[in-house]
Amino acid sequence: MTRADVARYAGVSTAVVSYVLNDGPKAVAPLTRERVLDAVRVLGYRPNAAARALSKGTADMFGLVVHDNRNPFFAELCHALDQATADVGRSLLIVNSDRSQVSTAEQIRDLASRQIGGLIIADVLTASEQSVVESLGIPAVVIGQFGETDGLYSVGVDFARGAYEVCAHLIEHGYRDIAFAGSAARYDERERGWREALTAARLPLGTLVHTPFGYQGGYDTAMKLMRQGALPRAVLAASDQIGIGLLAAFHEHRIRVPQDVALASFDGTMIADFVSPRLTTAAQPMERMARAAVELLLNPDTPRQHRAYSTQLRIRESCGCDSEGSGSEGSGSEGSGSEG
Amino acid sequence: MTRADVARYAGVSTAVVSYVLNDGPKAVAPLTRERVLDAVRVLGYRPNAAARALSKGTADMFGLVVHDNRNPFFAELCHALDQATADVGRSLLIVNSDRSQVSTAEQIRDLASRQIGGLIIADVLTASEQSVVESLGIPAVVIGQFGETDGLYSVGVDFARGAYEVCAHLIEHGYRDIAFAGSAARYDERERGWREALTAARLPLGTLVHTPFGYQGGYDTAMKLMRQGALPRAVLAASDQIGIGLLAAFHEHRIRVPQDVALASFDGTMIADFVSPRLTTAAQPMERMARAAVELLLNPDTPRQHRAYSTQLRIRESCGCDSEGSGSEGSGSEGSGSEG
DNA sequence: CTGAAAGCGCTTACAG
DNA sequence: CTGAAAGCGCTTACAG
Repeated sequence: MTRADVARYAGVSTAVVSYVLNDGPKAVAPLTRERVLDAVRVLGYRPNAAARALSKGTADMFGLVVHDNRNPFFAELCHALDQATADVGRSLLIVNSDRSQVSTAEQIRDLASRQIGGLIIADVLTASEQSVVESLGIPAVVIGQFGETDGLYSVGVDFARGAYEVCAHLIEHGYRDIAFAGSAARYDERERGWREALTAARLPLGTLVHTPFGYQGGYDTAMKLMRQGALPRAVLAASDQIGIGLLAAFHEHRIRVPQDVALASFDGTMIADFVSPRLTTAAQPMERMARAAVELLLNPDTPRQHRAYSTQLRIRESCGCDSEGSGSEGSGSEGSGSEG
Repeated sequence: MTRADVARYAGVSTAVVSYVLNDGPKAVAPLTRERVLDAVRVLGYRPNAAARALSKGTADMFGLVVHDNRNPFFAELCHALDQATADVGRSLLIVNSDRSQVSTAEQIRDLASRQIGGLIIADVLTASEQSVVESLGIPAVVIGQFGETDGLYSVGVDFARGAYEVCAHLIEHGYRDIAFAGSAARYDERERGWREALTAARLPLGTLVHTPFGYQGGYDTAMKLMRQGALPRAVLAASDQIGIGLLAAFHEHRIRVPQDVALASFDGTMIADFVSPRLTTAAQPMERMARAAVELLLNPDTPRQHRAYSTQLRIRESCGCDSEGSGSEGSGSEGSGSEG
């Protein structure tokens, strides 16, 4: 039941039980160690995590704040984070911040009161929320968001470069009128990538639509584009979800993709490969990002830094490439992550 | 910092601080109470959850075991559970069980050692895993799975009836050759619903394909059906994901849905409304299920029971109904949950 | 209505 | 290499 039972069974003090279970801080004689391990096994003993957390001042848990875990990108990111944290013996306390009842700052304070040893934020923080995080004295990392976040660790991808690459691919198809559908919240680096790719190719800027992420945002964007009269020849969506929403609206109005309008998106979620046509997309390396985030939390003495990985261009059908064509998967650039 | 600071500031004992913070077990004079509350506010005090958990023997957390949170159905269920638990002041400790490294039993024991006050299982358990759960002495509820689970609470939908209803709808379209694509794991009640609907309509049983849930399972099923020669006139998929996989494969092979093959599925996830054609599906009331699960955990003295809610038929395009037709949403049966 | 004190199950200096 | 003991920050009988 408790470490006292184990100690009694093994004929040692409770301190010794701790020493062997934690591999320290004191050494234990091999034979004693075996006796303890045996007792643990026989008794089926499991340390009480709450007692441990109280004693150590920190629990073996990480907190994860995600805006909405239903979004496939974040769902996959959560999954990767679950694996990565489990791999280092931690658990994940997850909260969705898309809740009206409670403020995100409150949710973060609540996590802190649970003695989490690190905080992972898959969401964009307001300045005041960020200062709350900083005041906590808990290592924190922002994951999957735009650019660096001042005082905190952050890991993400090079959005501008990723968008540049997908856009360049659309340009290679000969499309000259390429629209962009992306976020208005903060400055979205993907928008810059789109801009730069068009500029580099001496093409005029296409239509720019700001829309919420998610299927509906994409759907609404398509409706807007259609109402405008002339459709763009191609559109770059800032997320797979937006891309899928576009697809739904276009299909509904008998607009063929890619024949009438070509499409490419961002994220590389699983569903992007199971819509018709399959979406060409810039994939984010979520497992690597998750592992990087966990690693940073585990080494809180590491200087503050932003880790940006490269996206991987997955060329499929929505851009106009032959569905049976060569290199339908991952033939794109696959640069190494520019870390540091 | 700690309740001692609050007590000092308010000029009371630490016990009194507890009394007001917990609304008991003793009454506190209104004025004293105000002084304490003030101190809490001024000092920005938050109780240490680990200490509380140690003292009470249970933490304000629920554990959630989900097979794979990336599956849209489970992603949405997790989201609903997050809301429902937050609404009662609890946090969710989530673990995915699709991990090769660690056994699910081990994951469950780990959750228990963290003093969770309840366990939610969105997964099918082996007999031995179930006995582990029972041995924990923690209220546990299985959610979203087939039928009842012996010793534990369970909440789900009436799979058979839901499948029956969707299948009946396909039959109303005049389709006579209706296949089923669903799980082989355990006896899937949806399969029974399909069987019964066909039988009731005096139709022969269509092709039965057992496949893993998920997009790929649906994709593979479609390939199998196509290889078999004559395609069924319609197929009932046991999940939206299977349905979407079917759709992808059919589209790839220029088979029109619903003209050549009609489709209907199960779950009612958001993505089902954003594929082309939009999927007709039997929607599970996830928010209600989540709230029911949480309520059961909160009242562990409630006798063991299975709560089955009705699905809601969402008629859209994949079944062959006109996309612009009347009642394109939720015109189906909407029975009240048969609880008890 | 309020308080002093024991106890929850760990960890970890401190002695030996 | 091992153990007795204090302490982590709460809760809650038990007295008053």
